Amino acid sequence: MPAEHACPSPSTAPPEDRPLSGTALKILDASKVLFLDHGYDGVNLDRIAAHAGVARQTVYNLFGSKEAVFRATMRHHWAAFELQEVAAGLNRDLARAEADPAAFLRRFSDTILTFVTETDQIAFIRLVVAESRRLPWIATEFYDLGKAPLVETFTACLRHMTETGALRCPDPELAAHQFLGLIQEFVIWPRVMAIGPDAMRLPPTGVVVEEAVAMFLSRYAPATS
Amino acid sequence: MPAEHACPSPSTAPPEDRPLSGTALKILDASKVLFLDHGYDGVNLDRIAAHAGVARQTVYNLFGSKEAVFRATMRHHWAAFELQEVAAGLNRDLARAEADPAAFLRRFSDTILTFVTETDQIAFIRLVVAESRRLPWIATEFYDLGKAPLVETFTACLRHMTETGALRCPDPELAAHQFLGLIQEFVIWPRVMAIGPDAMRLPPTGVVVEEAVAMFLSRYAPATS
DNA sequence: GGCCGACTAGACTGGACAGTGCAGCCCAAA
DNA sequence: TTTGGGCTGCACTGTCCAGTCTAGTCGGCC
Repeated sequence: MPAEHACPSPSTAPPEDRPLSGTALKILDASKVLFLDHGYDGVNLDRIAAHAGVARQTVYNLFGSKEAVFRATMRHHWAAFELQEVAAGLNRDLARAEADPAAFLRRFSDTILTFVTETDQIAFIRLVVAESRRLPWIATEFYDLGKAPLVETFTACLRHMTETGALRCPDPELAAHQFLGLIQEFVIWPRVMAIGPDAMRLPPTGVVVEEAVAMFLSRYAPATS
Repeated sequence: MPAEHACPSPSTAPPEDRPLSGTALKILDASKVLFLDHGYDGVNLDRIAAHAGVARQTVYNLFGSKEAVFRATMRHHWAAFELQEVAAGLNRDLARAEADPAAFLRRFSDTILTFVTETDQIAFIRLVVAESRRLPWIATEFYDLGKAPLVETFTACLRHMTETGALRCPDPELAAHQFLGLIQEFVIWPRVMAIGPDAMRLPPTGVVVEEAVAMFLSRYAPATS
């Protein structure tokens, strides 16, 4: 780490947004797999280069340092999120949601559940937790690019449903986090902690979602029902 | 790691349960602080020895390897939990709880909240997440010695309150996890992820607990109230 | 005094790994 | 055909660190 304290690094600045050559993409794909599987310290640039089918020197030519590769890998991953699409999907559901909040909550659960599994979120969360002390920007970016938009969209939906009378949430943001907590306690954190589902016999996901919806609505469904 | 695959290491076996000399305790205290602050890879035995005011060779004499020091540190930490005391406290509350489930839930929340802050659980969870891939025993032990007893005691309380009619939980274990999820989403995970409370403006803990209690009871309070 | 066990101090080995330098190769464009 | 850029392969440096070895100190105990 030559320039550790040389550059202030504004923590959210996008210093490198070149188009990314094909070779660079090969490297990022390889490093994503390896970093997710083994963590930052568990991977060296020899392995990344070999896995990408590229000379190690090329990695240095394109990225300059191991940390830069790691950073680029994270950005590249997050850039592929297409959270707008998720948000659009949620908003599209909103019309029907006013008639049936339970169905909306179920659909939202499905959305985040597939998002989590399809984008390796478990491994990414593990990486964020493991490296956030050394590389503080990683936690900030993860939150800003990953979780915050999801929570905000969901909050907006809850607020809208409250305004139309389908729900009664005095504090939609708190309610959003509560609902997420009801799901994640069963689905995310045991996996992040690598506690086998065998150790803590968990109910199937369908039950978790149904129970979360039931609890949420028993608190926030409008009184007149 | 000389004997990596030599010994099957039954993953929960307690290989070393000597009384622990004063020097060993000094080393464990030092290594606990350092491992919590910097992670496994972020600490070398020179630092541990220096911090303990002891020669590096002494560390090897007493523990044999870095991983053994780490393991002993974890065990020593977990052995100090005195979870029985917590459980006893909960059970003592149970008599009053039948009259006032809300008060019981508040007291339970306080218990786990002080437990979490007083025993550095945040840093420990981070360590577990970071190292659980390399050292799988760490997750198992953390769960068996830390979380499982708490969940079981809480579950037993909920079941008992259901039997006496103070509550109506068809599945007390699921309900216990739900309540924990409602609290931890706000109090534990943001800190584990090192997302500053500034980034995701969180409600104060008191509000979190009150809202969790309210939601829990609106779902599980007996119908006749 | 002599023995012993706990601890110390420091040198040393061996391996892993980030990062650099450089000569050369391939290929496309001029 | 020449030139230049992207890539390769390899050798090399410097550093960090786990783990070992050894000679020596200190205090208690017989």
